[in-house]
Amino acid sequence: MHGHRAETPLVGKLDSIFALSGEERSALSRLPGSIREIAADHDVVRERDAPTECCLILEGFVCRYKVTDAGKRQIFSFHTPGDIPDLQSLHLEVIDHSVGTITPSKLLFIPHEAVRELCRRFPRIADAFWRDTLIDGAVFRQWLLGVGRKEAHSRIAHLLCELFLRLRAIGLAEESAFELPLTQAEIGDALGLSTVHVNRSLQRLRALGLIASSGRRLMIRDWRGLSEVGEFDPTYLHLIKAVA
Amino acid sequence: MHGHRAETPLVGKLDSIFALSGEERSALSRLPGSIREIAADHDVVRERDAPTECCLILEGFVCRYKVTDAGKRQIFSFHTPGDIPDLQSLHLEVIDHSVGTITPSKLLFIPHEAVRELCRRFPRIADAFWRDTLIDGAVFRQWLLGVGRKEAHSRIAHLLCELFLRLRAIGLAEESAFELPLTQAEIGDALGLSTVHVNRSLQRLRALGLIASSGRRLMIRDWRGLSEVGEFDPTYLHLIKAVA
DNA sequence: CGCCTATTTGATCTGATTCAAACAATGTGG
DNA sequence: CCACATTGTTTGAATCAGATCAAATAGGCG
Repeated sequence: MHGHRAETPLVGKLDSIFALSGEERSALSRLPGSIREIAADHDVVRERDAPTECCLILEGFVCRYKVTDAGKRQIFSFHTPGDIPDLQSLHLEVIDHSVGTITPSKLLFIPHEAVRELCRRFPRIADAFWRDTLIDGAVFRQWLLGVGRKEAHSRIAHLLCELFLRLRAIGLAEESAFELPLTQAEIGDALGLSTVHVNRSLQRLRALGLIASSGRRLMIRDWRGLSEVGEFDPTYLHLIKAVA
Repeated sequence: MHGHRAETPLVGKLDSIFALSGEERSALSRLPGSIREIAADHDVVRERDAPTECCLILEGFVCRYKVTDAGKRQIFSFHTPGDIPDLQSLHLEVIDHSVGTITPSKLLFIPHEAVRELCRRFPRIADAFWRDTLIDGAVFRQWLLGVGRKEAHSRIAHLLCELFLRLRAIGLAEESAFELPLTQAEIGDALGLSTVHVNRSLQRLRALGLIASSGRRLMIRDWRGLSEVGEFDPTYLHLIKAVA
C-alpha cells in the first residue's frame, strides 16, 4: 500500500540529479511496496543476504557498513530520504555489506520486480538510477581519498560539507545549518578515526571558527574556510542545482 | 577450464562475471574504436575531463586515482585487460578522477555512441556492464574497509589476494604465482601507506612464509594463511568460476 | 659501465589510538 | 519531579603504528 503526497522523497532526490518528466515522476511516486518503521541502530539488510526487494528511505538516516574480524566498523556512506541504499541488490544477488539505521527510520520496501518493470517501461528512469549509482561511486572515491590521504580534521570538514549539500539538495537543511544526527563514534567509523580523535578534531574546527554546534544542530560559520580545510569541491556530487 | 584464446579481452572479462550468448559475444568483439599504445605512467583520462569515448584495456595495467592538494596520491583501483575503467563517463559528463597507466598499455578507445547503441540492441550486455559497475563498487568498499580499519600487512595481504584472483579469472595468473607490475610506492598509494612501510610489511608477509617474490614475479606460498591475514573473502568479486 | 629507478635499512618523529575517568545530556520508571 | 541508568561528549596520559628523513644497496638496461 502506498500513500500519495505531492512529491515523494524519491522524486525529490532524483530531481536533484536528473531531469524527470511529469509522467516519469508520477510513475515513480506510484511504486508499490510495504512501509516499515525501524528503530535506531538496527540492521535493514545484512551482509550476505540475498534480498528480493530494495528499500527506499522515506524518513530517517541510514548507513552502509561492514565490520572487520577485529570488530571494527567501517561506514561507507550515509543515506537520506529518497535514497535506495541497496538498489544494487537488483543486479547482484548477494549483498556485500550491511545496511543499518542511524536514527529511527521509515522505509518503503519495494519488490525488485516492480523496479525492473518500471525501468523497462521508462528507460530514462533506469538511466536516472544508473546515474545515481555512479554518483554513489564518486562519493566513495572522495571518501577513500580522505581516509587514505588526508588528516583527521580535513576528513571531517569534508564530510560536513558533503552532508550539508546533500541535505540541502533534498530540502533538509537551512541556509547554513542542519540537523546532524551522527554521534562522534559514527563519524569516526565513517572516516577511519577513533571517537576521541574525532572529538578533538571537531574542537579544532570550532576553534578555527569554521563550525559551531548545539546539540544535534550544526552551524556552518565559514563555508569557504571549511571547504578549504576539507579540500571540498562539490563537482563529484553531480547535483543539478547550483551551490552557494 | 576452457581453451578459447581467440576471444577478445572484453569478452573474456565479462565472461568471468556474466553468462553471455554467442551473439552477444560476437557483437562485443566487433566494437569499433581506435587502438592507441600508451607508455607507462601516463594519464589516459584526467580529472574534470568530459570524454566522448571510453577506453577498453587490451594489454597492460591501468589505475584510477586522485591527488590531494598536498600532493598525495590515492589509487582507487587497478584495471587489467578487458576492463573499461572509465565506463562511467557514459552516464556522467565530467569525470571525477584520473585514469593512468602503470605499465605500457594498449587501449581501444570506443566512442560512447557505439557503446550506447550496443546496449540498446543487446539489453543483456547493458546488464553485464551494470553488473560490472556494481562489482567495481564492491571492490571499492573492500578497499575502503582495509584503508580505514585494517593494519598495513593485512591490507597488503588483501590486495594481493584480490589481484591474484582477478588475474586468474582472465587467464593472467598461474596456479599460485603471477606477474605483479606494481612498485611498492604504487601499492602504498593504493592502500594509504608510505613506501617504507609497504616494504617492511611485505617483509613481514615473507617472513611469515605467506608469499615469496623474485623480481616482478609474486608467488603465493600459503593461500589460506594469506587470506586469513587479509581477511579475504572472494564473494565480493562475484566471479562466476569457483575458487581454489 | 654508468644511469636511473626500485628496494631496503636505520633513526627519529608524530598523528592517532588506547585506556581511563569525569562530565553532560537525555530518558525512564517510580 | 526526582533518583538512576544510559548514552554521548570531553579531558588527560601513555603508547604505538606508521610517517618522514636520510642514506645505503640492488636491479635493469641502453
